[in-house]
Amino acid sequence: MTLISSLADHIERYIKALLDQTEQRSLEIRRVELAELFECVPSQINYVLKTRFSNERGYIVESRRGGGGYIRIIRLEPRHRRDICTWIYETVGDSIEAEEAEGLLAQLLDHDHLSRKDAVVIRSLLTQETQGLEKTLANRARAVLLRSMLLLLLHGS
Amino acid sequence: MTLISSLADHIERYIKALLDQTEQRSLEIRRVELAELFECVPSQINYVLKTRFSNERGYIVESRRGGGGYIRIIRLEPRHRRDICTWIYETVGDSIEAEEAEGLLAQLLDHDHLSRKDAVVIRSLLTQETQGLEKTLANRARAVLLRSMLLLLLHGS
DNA sequence: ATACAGATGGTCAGTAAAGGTCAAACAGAA
DNA sequence: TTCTGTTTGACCTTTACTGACCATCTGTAT
Repeated sequence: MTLISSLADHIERYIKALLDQTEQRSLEIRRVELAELFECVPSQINYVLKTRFSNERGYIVESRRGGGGYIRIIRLEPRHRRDICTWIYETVGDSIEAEEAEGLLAQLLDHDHLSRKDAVVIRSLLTQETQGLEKTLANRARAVLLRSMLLLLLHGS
Repeated sequence: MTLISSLADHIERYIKALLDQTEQRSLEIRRVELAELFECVPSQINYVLKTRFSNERGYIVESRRGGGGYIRIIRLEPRHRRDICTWIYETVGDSIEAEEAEGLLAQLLDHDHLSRKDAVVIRSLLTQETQGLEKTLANRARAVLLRSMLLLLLHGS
């Protein structure tokens, strides 16, 4: 992973480690406590949740305010191997934004359906082949490419 | 080419030395730091990356802006594999006919750079994604797809 | 019930900290 | 000269982080 890390990266890793460690599907935290642990303002936690634990990336975040408030982070269940192709077709569709594509890759990575190396190559090729294209066109090209590359890899093993 | 090595050459050698030295296949740098080290403007680093660490040469460069930003340089494959990648870039080009593509696949199969199964999937995807397109367009789409899929397989584990 | 207080978390806009782009100037070789 | 590759700097985009202010929940006193 990254050697150079921002605070947000550290918090992200910490939360993911907790999720892995507890073998639970979900995890509850108190915003202030996490903020104190990392010596930052509480809103930093929201930033991390928003950017790293989005729905796109396969997480659901629930929370409650007031006394006894909490933030619950839920990692969505990985798809079964068999269903993944269908899911990819649905998610990618005819057109996909760069951010959505990244979310999809992140999710596949999270659940070990994709190697880090393959993800890196896919990202690079997507960027390379869509740069300079007009947005609508880029989104279509990205969809075709992403779909093909993922299906190719999944059919392989 | 200048007799005396240009600054860009020095930076290139420095980065390659770091890659060799660390035995890693990737390396992270901070653009400003490298620029300070070589006493040049930061954009000089971009120039070096663009001209010396391109995809065609077997490297992938990822980066992130903002606080805690970085540039990651990944060396994908040893020399001979990189040569194959270069050859693929040249052979496929911007546009490729179906028969040419088939010839390329056959050659890669012959030399065991491609499994039979992968070839089957690639053929299927190429057909599926280009059918119905006007010929010129189909040839372009085929080129982009073929290139991406082959490079992905060759770079992957 | 109502009202208030304390305890949480949420939002948003502003600032800072990276890296990216592009075109013009420059330098060497043919 | 002319062509190609190098170097620079002004300006742009993205990401991270903070803090002031807002919304919501619980509990308790009236």
